[in-house]
Amino acid sequence: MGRNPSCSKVGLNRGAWTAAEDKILTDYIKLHGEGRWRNLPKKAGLKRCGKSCRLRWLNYLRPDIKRGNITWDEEELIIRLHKLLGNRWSLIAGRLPGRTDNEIKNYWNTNLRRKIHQNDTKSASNSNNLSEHPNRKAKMKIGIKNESPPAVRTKATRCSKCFIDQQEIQNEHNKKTDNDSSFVVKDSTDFSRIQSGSYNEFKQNLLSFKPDACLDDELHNLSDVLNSEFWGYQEFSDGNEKGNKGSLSPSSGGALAFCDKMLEDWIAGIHQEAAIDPHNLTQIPDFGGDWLDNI
DNA sequence: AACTGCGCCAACCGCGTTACA
DNA sequence: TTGTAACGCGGTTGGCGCAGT
Repeated sequence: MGRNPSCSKVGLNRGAWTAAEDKILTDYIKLHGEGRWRNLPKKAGLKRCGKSCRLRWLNYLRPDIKRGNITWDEEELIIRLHKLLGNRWSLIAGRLPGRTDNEIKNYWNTNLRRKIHQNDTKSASNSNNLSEHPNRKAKMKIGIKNESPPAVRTKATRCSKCFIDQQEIQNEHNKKTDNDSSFVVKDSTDFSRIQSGSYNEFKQNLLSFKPDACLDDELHNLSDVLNSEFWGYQEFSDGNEKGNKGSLSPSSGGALAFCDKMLEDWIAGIHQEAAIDPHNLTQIPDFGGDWLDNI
């Protein structure tokens, strides 16, 4: 199909925004709210395309934008989330209140990527390799394209196909019967397809999972698990630590925690190891107790 | 002072997804 | 079901400013 770039129309302003334009846009949005970007410029009297207005508002004018340097805590979080999510800047930004995806992307590209890269290649001796030169302009000058880190999936995909229902798992666990090792995997497009069973069955069912479809919007729910009380289930896991393989008796709550953690690790592993073969269980990462500290 | 190289970041671009007629 | 407009995302670019020579 293809479409004409919405910002290519003649007569529209391009480049840096003026204070007057900012004021017009801010006033208009305060009055009419966000959205309907396409018609906004005409209605507000701006010689900009809607796309440009949207970007200006989201990345600069929005009142809840946090200005100033990225703090150490934020930097730490960005690094961890990037390791878990890859270049999913909007998702990462969603975990950093007041920061925009553009800001985080820029910060990563200008500060963190090099820092991480240096750490990773500290021991490598070929530091003069031009293809790893961090400077974009220097590389362009000599005709080297800026390589992105190996991305598993660069385009966002909404998840509407399947998810792990934490509540169901919790409910199952709360039954605390002989069968309380049950887990539930739901396909949200077909709620009748609820599967439950033992850990081994879970493992098998995991193979039929479509990881791509389980990422994106719902992934923040998985991330939330890290901070949630769900991890408190370790107290039911025969006294073993959460995620401890030793707690995987069929009747232990530890299996429940493990199932959840396994999924986390599994998805994270897919992001990190593009070559992982989901049909080979031995390739699923090992599940250490303090796995989060190691990402 | 003039020039050059580089880092930073706002803005742009292309394309995938979603919504809707 | 199909076509299209709108939206949103990630990659890329261009310009400004600073530091070094």
